[in-house]
Amino acid sequence: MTTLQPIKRQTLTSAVTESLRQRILSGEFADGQQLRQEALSNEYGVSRVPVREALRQLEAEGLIQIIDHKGALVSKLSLDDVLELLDIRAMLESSLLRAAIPRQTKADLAMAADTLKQFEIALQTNDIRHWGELNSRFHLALYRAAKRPNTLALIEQLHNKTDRYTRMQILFTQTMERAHAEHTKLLELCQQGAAEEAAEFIRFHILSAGNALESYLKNQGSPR
Amino acid sequence: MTTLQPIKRQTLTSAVTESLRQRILSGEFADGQQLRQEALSNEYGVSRVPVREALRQLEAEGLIQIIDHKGALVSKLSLDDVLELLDIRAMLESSLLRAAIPRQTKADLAMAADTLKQFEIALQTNDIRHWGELNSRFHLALYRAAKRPNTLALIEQLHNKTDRYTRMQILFTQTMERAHAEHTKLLELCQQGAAEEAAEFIRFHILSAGNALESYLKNQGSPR
DNA sequence: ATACATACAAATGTATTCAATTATTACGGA
DNA sequence: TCCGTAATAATTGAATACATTTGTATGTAT
Repeated sequence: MTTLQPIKRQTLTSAVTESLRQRILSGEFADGQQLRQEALSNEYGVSRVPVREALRQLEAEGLIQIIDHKGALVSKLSLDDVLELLDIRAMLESSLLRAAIPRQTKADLAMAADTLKQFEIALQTNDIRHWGELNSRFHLALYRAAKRPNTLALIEQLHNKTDRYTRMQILFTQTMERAHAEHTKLLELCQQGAAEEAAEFIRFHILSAGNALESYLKNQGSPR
Repeated sequence: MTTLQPIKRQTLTSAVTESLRQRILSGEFADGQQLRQEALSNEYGVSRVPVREALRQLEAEGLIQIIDHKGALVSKLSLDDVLELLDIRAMLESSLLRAAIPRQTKADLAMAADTLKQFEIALQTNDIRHWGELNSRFHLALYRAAKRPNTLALIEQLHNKTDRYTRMQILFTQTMERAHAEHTKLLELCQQGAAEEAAEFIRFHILSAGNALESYLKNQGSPR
């Protein structure tokens, strides 16, 4: 007998919420793009009701902005916004990793190592599509042992808001190799149980993404 | 001519959202209490649609939990949850205050001082009702100068999730005077421009609330 | 030609109605 | 009495219908 997966009897609202969240994160919907309720409901073959409820939830998550009687716009973050959010992430993730390392099991580390391998495959085929998801998986694997579900949820929320922009930076500046090297170093520090060094390094890792994004935008002259 | 207030043409959804949020924060709805859609819609004299949308939003804010086909429950946090959230707050608020102090204007400090006065009035009349709101106002006045809207919003969200519990601690342990004394000290440090001391002190201020709550619950024997 | 007002179209907001799921009660058998 | 089961009620989920608001186009006056 196979491990009886719990049948996921999703409601339409949650299904639509997840789908829209993914599509926003993937960049399918651009910054500032308007999401029309009827278009979405037609596309999904549902009424506008679950679509509206999904939009409400995504708004509270900060992924879109709803203006009364006008509609929902995909959130457009300024450079300052992104830098500020990365600052928060640096603080939270550094603290979380420091707490996690003494408690990481071999399984945790194996999980992270496995994700790193998938990274390499994606890197060789230049497959940027799953980069964001893999990135989340890697970091979450390292953090899980800290047993701080609320912090983890908060970090995931922040990830969701910043991923599009950091991915843009990675894509345009072709620094996937560097990011990968940093991930490898990070995993090594975890394996050595070097909590303090790892905490400091991940802080650097996150903030340097912000710096790279900043200098890229400054040079391109298309900052908002 | 009076300062033409923007006419607030609220939608029912946002009106209901705000009202429900307030009622949850005030403790009118207890931990784990179920919120029935029809009861609420009758009470407000609206249909269930705006109520449902409001609930979705509050769920994303973490104030309630929606279980498919079962309904919405007011979030019930364990002691560990509260301590974890206070930990995050300590980190964020300490960092934010450190950034704010060098930029605080006289107006900012006057605003904070004014809120402190209202605290004293509430303290003398033992009026605990507005404690949470005043507390938020005081802290936000101190933080505003940092010009970090995203951090501020995040902190407010965390406040919303923890306020009921810290207020319970204040109420039961009769430590309003102590909290007030700490606030006074905090304002003094800001007025002196002592960023580092203030940052460290607010960290202590927040974490000590957690400690007090913990020892209270441990002694009462009613921790969850 | 421009500015303004009006009429129409499109999108969102809300109420009502119907469908699916869950909780409760009543009943029957061991 | 206890347990399981069928029937029923209560509640939530979703679709449809209607109301309100906003955007656009047309027309008229200056």
